[in-house]
Amino acid sequence: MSDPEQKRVPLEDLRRSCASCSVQQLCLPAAVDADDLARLDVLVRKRRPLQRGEQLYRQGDPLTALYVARNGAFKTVVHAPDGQAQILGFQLAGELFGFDGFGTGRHQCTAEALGPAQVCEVPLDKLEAYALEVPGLRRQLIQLMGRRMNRDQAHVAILARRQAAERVALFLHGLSERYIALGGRPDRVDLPMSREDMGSFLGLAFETVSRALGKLQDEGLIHVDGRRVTLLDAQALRAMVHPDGA
Amino acid sequence: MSDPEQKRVPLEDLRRSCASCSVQQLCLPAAVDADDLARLDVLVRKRRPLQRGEQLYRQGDPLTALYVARNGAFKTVVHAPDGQAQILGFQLAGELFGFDGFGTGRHQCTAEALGPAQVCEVPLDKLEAYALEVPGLRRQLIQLMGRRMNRDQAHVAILARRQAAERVALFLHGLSERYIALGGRPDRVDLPMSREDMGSFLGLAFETVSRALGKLQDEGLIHVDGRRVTLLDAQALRAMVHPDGA
DNA sequence: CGGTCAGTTGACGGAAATCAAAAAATGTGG
DNA sequence: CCACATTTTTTGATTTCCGTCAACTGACCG
Repeated sequence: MSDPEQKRVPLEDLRRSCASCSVQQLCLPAAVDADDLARLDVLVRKRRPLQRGEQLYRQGDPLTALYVARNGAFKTVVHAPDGQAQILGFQLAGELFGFDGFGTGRHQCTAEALGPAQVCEVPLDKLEAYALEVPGLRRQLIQLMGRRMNRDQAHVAILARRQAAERVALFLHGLSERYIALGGRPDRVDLPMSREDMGSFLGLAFETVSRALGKLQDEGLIHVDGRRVTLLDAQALRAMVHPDGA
Repeated sequence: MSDPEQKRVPLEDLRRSCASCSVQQLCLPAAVDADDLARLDVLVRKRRPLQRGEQLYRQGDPLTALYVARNGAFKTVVHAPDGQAQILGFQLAGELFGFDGFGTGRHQCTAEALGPAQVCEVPLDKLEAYALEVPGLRRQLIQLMGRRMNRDQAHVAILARRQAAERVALFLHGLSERYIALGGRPDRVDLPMSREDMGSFLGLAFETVSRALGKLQDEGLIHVDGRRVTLLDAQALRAMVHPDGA
């Protein structure tokens, strides 16, 4: 896992880590040719590891970079003035995030590590400079934001459901698809967040989340073992998500 | 700013209409200097009027343009395979929309006129060509998408509320702010959509929307007259939205 | 071995969905 | 302009589901 001969040249490490990063196709260089890709590493800065509960950026912070979850997962939270928090999203290992704040220049939410984590950081000023050389980069950024918007829309579609079990099923289904896209097993969903976090995301009390998971298990759709969920009947789960079978 | 000698060149009409369009600051040219602004009109194409219920684009259609509601309002809807529809947003007169579909190249939802309406259309291919001349345009587009994402996040924050009256209050508050931004009266909120549409957007049964409006009226916060709502106590409404008074 | 935290399960009350019907608004054709 | 049909909105009665309160279990950690 290391280049023993190199005398601690950070650039080398970065390049290697970026090449092995599962995000590479999701990440910026998707529309950039291989030659450009080779130069992209210089943009990325490895960041110190984060502990569970540590915040990567806070609501109100100026937007200075985008982030890729390298290991571990994150949640993005909006804190209302009265102290109550609303979770807007979860970022899995391999996903790019930090787009909130492009509207105002300041982050609209706080990003917090759900467990031990590492992030790669893409400073925006370097990205900006790089965009002058690589015309396709901004277009690629727009596409990535478009995907992120679609995910937010899916979140809305979940929250508008009235049955708790439906919301949970939709949530698991969405997580499963993301894990698959990141190279995971199609039937395995590991939940990096607590029941309480799920509840906040889904607009449910955490007890209701627990009960809904139990109900889905009783129906034979999933198997629940703490934060390890197995999809037993992805077909039926999908049917629950898309009742018409499309 | 104009070429008066040109004989009925549609360009003239377009320029005039674009100059009077209330979107101009929201719209693309915000980060573009005045000189560039003058050339922007050529991008915009006036579209035929739409009738109530008529669809501007449909889920699955290739993304070919962005739109500005000129008169009237629109709703964007996701149709689930089982036929049940979820409203993702409302577009008021003067607002730019159509960003869904930047992720996949196809619209993720259907845009439908809530009443008689007119739209200006910004073809993407022209926008693309224009972006080569005006470097700031893509950045501006990113910023606009960022704002749109923030609005979606506000939608999530609404849906996560558990009291129906709170959701409705937040909805009215948000609409009011948008009307103010577009130059409307601060205390007047005209609802271009039915109770059923509101219900879909808010994740509530339409009867519940009706009752919640009645409750807010009984509490003296608003006055309801069909689709014409007057904010009687914007202070209290704001307090309901931001319980801590921030 | 206590102590905290995360998760499950049970009981209960309340808020919203649902079912139902009336009233108001809107549109249509004569 | 009116009469009629249709849609929209309101209001009422009932039921269902979820939030809340509470007790309990198990895991992790000092």
